[in-house]
Order: sequence, then structure tokens, then C-alpha cells
Amino acid sequence: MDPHLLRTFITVAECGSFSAAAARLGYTQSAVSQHIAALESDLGTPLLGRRPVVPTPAGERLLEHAGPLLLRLDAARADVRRTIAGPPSTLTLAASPLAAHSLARGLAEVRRSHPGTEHSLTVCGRSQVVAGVAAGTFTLGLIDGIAAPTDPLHLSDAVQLRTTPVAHDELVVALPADHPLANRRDLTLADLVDARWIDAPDLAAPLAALRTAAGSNALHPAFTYHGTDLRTLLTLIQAGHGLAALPRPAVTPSSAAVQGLAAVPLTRPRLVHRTELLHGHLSGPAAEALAGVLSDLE
Amino acid sequence: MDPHLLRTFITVAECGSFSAAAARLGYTQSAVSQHIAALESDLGTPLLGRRPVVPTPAGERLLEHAGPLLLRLDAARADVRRTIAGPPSTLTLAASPLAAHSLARGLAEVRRSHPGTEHSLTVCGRSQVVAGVAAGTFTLGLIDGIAAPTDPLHLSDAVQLRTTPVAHDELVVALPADHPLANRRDLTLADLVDARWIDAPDLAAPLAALRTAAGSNALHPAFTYHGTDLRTLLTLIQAGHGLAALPRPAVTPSSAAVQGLAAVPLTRPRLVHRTELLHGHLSGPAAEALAGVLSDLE
DNA sequence: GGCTATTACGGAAATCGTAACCATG
DNA sequence: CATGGTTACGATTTCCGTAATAGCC
Repeated sequence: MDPHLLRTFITVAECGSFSAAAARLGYTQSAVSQHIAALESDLGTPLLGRRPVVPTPAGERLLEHAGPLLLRLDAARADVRRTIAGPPSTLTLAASPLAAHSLARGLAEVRRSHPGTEHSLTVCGRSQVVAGVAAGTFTLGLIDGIAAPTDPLHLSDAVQLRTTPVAHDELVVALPADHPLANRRDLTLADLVDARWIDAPDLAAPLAALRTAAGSNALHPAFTYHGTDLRTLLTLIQAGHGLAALPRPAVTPSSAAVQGLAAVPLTRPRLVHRTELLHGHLSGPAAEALAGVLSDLE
Repeated sequence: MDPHLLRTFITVAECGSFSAAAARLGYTQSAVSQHIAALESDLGTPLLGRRPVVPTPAGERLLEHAGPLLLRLDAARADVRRTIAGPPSTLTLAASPLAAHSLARGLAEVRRSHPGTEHSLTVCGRSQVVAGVAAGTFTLGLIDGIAAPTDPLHLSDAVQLRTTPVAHDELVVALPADHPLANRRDLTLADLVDARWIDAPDLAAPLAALRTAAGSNALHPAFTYHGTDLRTLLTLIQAGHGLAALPRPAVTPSSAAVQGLAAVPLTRPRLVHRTELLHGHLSGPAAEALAGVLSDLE
């Protein structure tokens, strides 16, 4: 189970095609075919059905492991490199969309405290932030999510990263102002199991996360929004396509898009929207250089 | 970072010698030397000092990652194999020493419910139980440890295993009957920070675990017992070499070794001794075959 | 018949062992 | 000088690309 083989396997499964995967990886179709054949021979079982190329049950299991495995491998390499490198000369920040709001608040402070260094900010999905910080692509990451009030965010257990809580926000349900529930003082998830939900996994808390947090598995999305634009989501809600759980500040900024929206606190189960700072293990001068950033953001 | 190279690296670090590692792995000294050289060239930094052979700081970091990484790799392989294999014809059980007590209670039930299959039981350290179950060496594992009353046991996050709580026992401090604290109704960790502790990491809760659970880092062992025999540990305590935190049932069985020992509940921080059943993801007939075992033990 | 995976084969590269070499205690 | 890590070198294997083959829409 060479990591290269696993990487090819993941790519083929993603692409649904040997040749597309080969193109993406810079191999020939032949090489990809040999990689998969080697894996299948090693594990003694077919991993992919051909034509169409879809994972077998065994392949599904392997897929669940392969990604985290490669991530951990990158994390290990990045961790070693950090110990031999001095303090980073460029601060590369990453944040999930809703966490970027918190970051924007503190960014001025960060730049002032590190006038000499270059800065960059990337806004992308939660898992990409985690993966990037683990692999050393980003110096710092900021992610958001929902959790019980005392619990930390439960991020991919593939990697071991330091986390620092940055902000807790009240979790509210955003719904059209003329929605029957819009005038309620508060809401429980029980009130909402039959509601029309918009799942916006790249932006708001994924419905799956809400489901596990609530222990219920009755929440089903009526609509899925793949995107990271908050205003688009709010407009969708306003137009009655469904409702979503968001941090209070996201629904009540001084923004024109918010007119016609109600934000009702979600009080049961007790959940909060949490923002956390992620960073790899930093030692020596690097740690000192970043201590300022952390304290600025907290 | 080929897994083979990582494996050699771990072995060399453990052995403190290239040649010893070569013997253990079935390589020549030369091959081991080349492996380490390849790793160091890949990562661009020395990982081991020679003569004596000790990890550099960078090597230490890599060591922290390498073990879990290889474990996860084995876990992936085992997981795939489980999906293609039918129900296991032999039930291989593993348990940490104190968990084995709980297992012995239920073992008769297990054997009765699976009269056709072979059974075996291995008692070994917690991490070996976890690793063995992850790698598929054991069908089921039973581990014990301490945790906050509502929390699950925090086992190595390298692997993803199902856990089922089996037993909660009160955590008591075992001390000689003539110890000044022996007559207390209960104890807090604050009472015991200056006490003489026996650390028995293979048997009782490791002091390090107590420390992190307590948030304090003032607990230092006066004596370390490497072994898995409960009666030996109890005798050590009785003889005044120190005290230890144990589950209530371990200190008050109908056993002769217990005379002269006191068991005082540890009430603060709120901790319990917990026993959990571990198993890999089982699908189809295998899951059904083992469902009985799980329910028997619960 | 076109698209795509597989197989055959050859050259390049990597792997490991033997053996000579060298460094440290 | 002896133990033990390194380097040199060669046989074997592995890996990947080219090209021919085979299988499914």
C-alpha cells in the first residue's frame, strides 16, 4: 500500500475514470491501470468496478482511510519541516467563509504586529483549511462550526493540530420574516424536524453536523446550496426555499440583504457557533513569532 | 516517505542501533543505513544522531507521527479485508489487565453463544490491544482507563474503531491501611499532589492520564512498576512504596492480598474507571455474528 | 467504431546484498 | 583495534512509458 498507489486510487475514484486521473496526476493511463491493479492484487480484492468506474464495497472502505492517511503523511512532513525552519517569513492565513468574518476583525492587528512579513488570506472549505494547515500550506487557519457549549469543534481526527477558541456566537435559525415560526421567541430542533432545510455545507453548519449534534437523524435537506456566499444563502432563505442555522452575527449585519429575514435563537439542543484558530505545532522562534497573532485574535 | 522507511526509522530509534534494527527487520545493516539516509535526504534534515543513535529534534517529531501512521495503514488493510471476509471462524479477544476481569465475567456467555468457533484471549497493554484490534489481529478488544463520567475513553486518535461502554467503576485510591489518609471518607487529587505515587502504566491508569484528566501536572511517581500483575501492585502499595488509583473492584475482591489495604474514593476531579469494548467496523454476517457478543458483555 | 481499460515489452530507476571503507570509543 | 555506520558496486526487481490488444457503450 504505497502512498502513491493510494493517491492514484483516490484520484481515480474521484474522477470516475482512469484516463482522467492519469491526466490529473501526470501519469499515463497505463501507469494508473498498473497502480490500481497493484493495489487490488495487494489487498486481494477488486476495489473499483470498471465501466462505470465506481468503488466496490471494499473500495469504499479503503477510500475512507486513504484520504486521512495521506493527509497525516503530509502533516508529518510539514511538522518535521517546521522544526528545522525558522519563523515563517510569510504569514499565510486560511479561513472558512463564516470564520473569515472574525478574521477580518483582527486582521489589522495582525498586520500591524508583523509589519515586516508578507500576508495572504485564503477563504475555502473547512476541510481544506484543516488539510492546508496540517500540510503546512497555511501558517494559521480559522474554522467555524457548531458544537455543544463546552465542547471543542470536532475536526477531522486524522491530524493533530493545536486549536484555540476564538469566538462563540449564538446559533440562530434564519427564516423568512413571514414564516409561521418567525415570531417565536426561540426554537428547538424538535420544532424543525419537518421544516424545509437548506443544506449549505460549504458555508453554514452542514446538516449532517446538526444531525449528529442533535442525536436525531430526521433532518433532511429540501435544498442544497453549494457555495460560500452568505448573501446568496440569505436571499435563498428570504425567497422561501428553506431555512438554515447560522451564527447570529451572520444574519444581523448592517446589510441590505437581511431585510425580510428573521433570526430566532435555537435553544435546544444547546449548541453554539464556534470559531477556532488552528495551527501546527510550532517550536522555538516560530512559536514566539506567532504568539502575538494568537493573542491578537483571542 | 515510504512506509517501509518509516518502519525502519522507528525500529532504529527503538533499538538505538542500526545493526540491531537490521537484525530485527531481516535487513542488512547496509539497507538500514540506506533507508535512514533516504529519509534524511527526503526531509532535508538529520533525523538521528550517530554514536550514540538518538533522534534529533526533527526525528522526535517524525517519531510522533510515524507510529500512528503505520497503525492507520494496517487498520486500513484490516478494514478492507474484513469487508471481503465472512464472519470470523475464530474469535480472538484481547484485553488490558484490569479489563480482563470484566471479560472473564462475560466469557462464559460468549463461548456459549458461539459454540462452534474457536476462542482465544490475550492480555496485553492498552496500546497493544488498540493496535491489534485496528490491525485485525484481534476480533474484539477490551480496554480500561479513566475518564470524566460522561466522556468516552480517549484512545489513540490514529485509528477509527467502534467503542461500546461495558462497565463504569468507581475510582478509588489504594493505600496502606496505616496510611495517614486511609481513614478519610474521600479524597481529592489536591490531597494527593505531594503523595508518593506508584506509576503502573501497564496496569492501572497511567499517572500521565491522571495528570491530564486533572489538569494538574504536579503528579510525579515515586516508584514505577512495569508489570501487569494486580497482586504484585497491591503488595507494593501495602508495603508502603506508594499509592495508586484503581477501580473499586480491583481493590476489594475476595482476595487474600487485599488485607492491610484501604480504598478511599477519589471524588475530585470527578473521574470514573471505564471499560470499553473495541471492534473494527464489521459488516454483514460478521456484524451479526458478533452482535451477540456485544450484547452479552454490555 | 469510438472510447477506455488492459496487456506486452523495454528502458530507466530504485532496492538490497556483498564487501570494502572509515570513524569513534 | 574492535564495533558499527557509510560508501561502492552490481544483481535483481520495480516502475513507468510506448504501443499493441481487448472489452463495453
